[in-house]
Amino acid sequence: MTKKEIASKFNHTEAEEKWYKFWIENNYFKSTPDSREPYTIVIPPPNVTGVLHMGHMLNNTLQDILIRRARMKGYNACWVPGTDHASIATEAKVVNMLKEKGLSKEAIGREKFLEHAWEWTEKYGGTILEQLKKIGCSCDWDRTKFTLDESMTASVIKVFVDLFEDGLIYKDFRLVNWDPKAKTTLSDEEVIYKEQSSFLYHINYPIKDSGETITVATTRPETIFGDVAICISPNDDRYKHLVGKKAVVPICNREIPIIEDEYVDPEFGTGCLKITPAHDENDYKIGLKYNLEMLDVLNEDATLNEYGLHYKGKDRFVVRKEIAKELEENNFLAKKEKYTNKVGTSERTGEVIESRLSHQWFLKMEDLVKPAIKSVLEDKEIALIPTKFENTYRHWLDNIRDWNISRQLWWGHRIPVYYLDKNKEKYVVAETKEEALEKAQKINASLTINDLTQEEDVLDTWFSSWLWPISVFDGISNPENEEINYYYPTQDLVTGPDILFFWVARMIISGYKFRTEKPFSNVYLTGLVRDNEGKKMSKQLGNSPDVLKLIDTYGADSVRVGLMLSTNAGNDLLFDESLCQQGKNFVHKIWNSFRLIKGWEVSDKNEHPKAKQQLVNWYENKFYATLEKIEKDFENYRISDALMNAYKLIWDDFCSWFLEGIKRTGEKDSETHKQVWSFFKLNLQLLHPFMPFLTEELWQLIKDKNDDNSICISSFPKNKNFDKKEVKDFEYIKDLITKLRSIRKEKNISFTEKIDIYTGSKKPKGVANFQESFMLSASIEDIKDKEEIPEESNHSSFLVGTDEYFILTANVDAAQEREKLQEELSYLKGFLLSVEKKLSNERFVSNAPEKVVEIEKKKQQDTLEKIASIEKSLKMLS
RNA sequence: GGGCACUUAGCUCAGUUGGUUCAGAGCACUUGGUUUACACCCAAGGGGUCGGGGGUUCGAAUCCCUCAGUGCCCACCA
Repeated sequence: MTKKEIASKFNHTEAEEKWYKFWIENNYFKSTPDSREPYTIVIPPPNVTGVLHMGHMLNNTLQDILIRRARMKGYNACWVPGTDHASIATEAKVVNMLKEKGLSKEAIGREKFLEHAWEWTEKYGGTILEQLKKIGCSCDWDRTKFTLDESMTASVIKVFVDLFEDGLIYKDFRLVNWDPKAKTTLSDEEVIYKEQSSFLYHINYPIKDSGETITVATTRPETIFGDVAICISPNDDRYKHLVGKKAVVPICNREIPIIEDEYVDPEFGTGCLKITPAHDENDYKIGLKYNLEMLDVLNEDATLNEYGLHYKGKDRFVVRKEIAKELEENNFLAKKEKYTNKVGTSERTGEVIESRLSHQWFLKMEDLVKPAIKSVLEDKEIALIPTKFENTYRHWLDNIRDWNISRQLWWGHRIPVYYLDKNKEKYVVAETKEEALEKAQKINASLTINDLTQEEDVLDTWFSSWLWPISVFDGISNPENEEINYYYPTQDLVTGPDILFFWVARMIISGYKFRTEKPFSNVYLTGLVRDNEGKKMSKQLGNSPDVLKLIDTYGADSVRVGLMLSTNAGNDLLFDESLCQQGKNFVHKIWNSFRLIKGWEVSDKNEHPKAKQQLVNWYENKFYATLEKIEKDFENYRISDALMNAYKLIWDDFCSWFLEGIKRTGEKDSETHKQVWSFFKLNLQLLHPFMPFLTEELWQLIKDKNDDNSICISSFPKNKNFDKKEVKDFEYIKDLITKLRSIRKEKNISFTEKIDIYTGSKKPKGVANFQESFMLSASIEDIKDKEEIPEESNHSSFLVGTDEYFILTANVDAAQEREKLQEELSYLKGFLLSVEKKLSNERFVSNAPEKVVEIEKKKQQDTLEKIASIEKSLKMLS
């Protein structure tokens, strides 16, 4: 390629399409077990109906960086993609779609409904995976899984049957969280408590055969139809005489007993609690304790049933208002006060949940949870990053309750329970209906397949995703297969802390239960993406930028860089579009550095060979020094720091110091060319995990026949010993050059005008080592002994570390110069004072470690030298 | 109500076991710059009592106490 053909700008749109296709065609992301060490990540499967948002972009970019780096480091890198059927969320969408067509799920029935759902899934299900390709994700797409796939379903069903046979799954009739909109139960984790301003209603209940009334306070007057008792505290003298009497429930005129129980707090409200066991967790417990009747007054859609009398069929919130009015009109309402309380809502539909009595399936957690606690908190087999989440993890597992795994939905894994009778009292659990029949016939030989009816409910979505790291390798149904033995346990899991319980903890539990081994070694928990005002990005708020549009505008690499620059594990990140611009600027910078080098012609002449060699030696050392830092950052999952270190290496060290330095050396021989290009390649390889498209494009432009066909399978730079002193000395040179530029600017001396500088007779080490490149970079004619400064001349001085430098200036403002020196002098004297104070403090000298005292002594020495030097200059000025 | 974090430059954040001239980075900002890599740029520069107060120590951004503010998680108070 000749100079003219190089585009002045990187065309990201073209490159992204071209190179992604190239990677796929060459199967670079494909993984099969071999003799190499595996490095495996399973994707947190996004909802099949999902579209890419900033959260996906964040955690999938992180995964891609980790997997690309591992691949380049020679691991057999395997990133398994897939999607989750998201039972309730997807079902809700399909229901809405049907509604628009004037259909309802009840009207069309289970089978037809599932047909629609599958249709929907096929139509939209691939969207999010296609979007992941746009951001560069290097997944092994041949492995794409869906939690409702046949093999995945088989795993779920087998697990259910096994757990049932272990006695860990049971059916129970109890109070559960009920979502009246989706008409299904929810697990405790799916209930989000939200603060709400409401009213506390004080309602008078007449006492039977007495003129007295007893007043209870409730936020839910519509549930009085379900009242079965009134409860007071045993220590409450106000009501003691009423215990054992009957109260009459207003409106429905039912008589209920007055009982006492420790649970009631006499301080709260009126000190009297109405007991509605079918609609409140605590009332339920009291109901069980005293064997009270459970009156369920609500339908499954939270309208009142026949117990609600004339309110029958009306919604609970409508009734709340109306009944308050009716109570008031009949003088039952003593008081209505404003009150703030927390109300449980459904995570998926947002609907206020009800506590509802129903038959559900539960998984016993008590024993299952034990290895999960031990492995993370005691044995440290699994690291949570950052570690602060260990507390949350511990708390949840310590207080875990049995997991309600059944859902009254259709979209999901249908529970493999087969009832033998109409009353659903007898049942068998089996993987297939045929097996179920065999089992059933052992109970009753006369049964036929038509007598069996399968449980209507499906399983909680998380009951399939908790198997994900195992089931994607078919490790449940086929526990000894090559894949599971090779890839499991996986290495890193990257996800948000919001699903630590839903998913991460349960995967750990299932890992030990079904594989007797952890599912992964490290869990990197990202923060939430917020906007620049600190608000959580969400569809509802409309503050989430369209990721695809961002990619279109800035390029995938730029958005990746922008996002990664501001992410540290566990902390939320405030996303601002200007970060993408920063990413784009970086892309542009790299592209242009390529254009510069490409433009250099090879020459026989070798001007300034020493300067070139110094720069080459330095950059090599600097590169490996930085690489060591970056590797450490990766070890600690400090991806943002790793990127920033690379960013500064490329922009400041490579472009501003190295290339600028080389540029000034004039003609470049072939050896220099070779070295510059080899550095450039190393830079690209270092950057590839962060910026896959740009680096591939450049790799293709510069690679030679010995290089790998794609950068993504080339080697990541390997740590190498480097000369620390060399790196440090050059930092000194940078400092010196910066100060020279500053003083030139101040004195109006052009940067290119060659000048002499004066310093001590013994040149500072840094200068000695980099003399030629320094003189070239700083436009220095000669470095002279300060004794040689002409007597009558004007000059300015400055310090680098403890070394003093002078340059001659045409017409120095002596007064100004003196003032500058004076200022510096007084600072140094003050500093000296504090150092000497320390050193004369006996307690410091005797208590502080020797090393620290030495350092102070050195400081003292250096400062004294500096002061002497400045005082001398001041004398010369006068 | 309980628990866990956090508060450092205009913004977003680093700051390892208290100790090098330790108060840092990136962005933003100010000033100057169009000699062919890049104005998506170059060069230089300004900017912070480390949330307030108290304590421990020879020495505190770092450890302890306290106050204030912010965020998250958990919890059945009608």
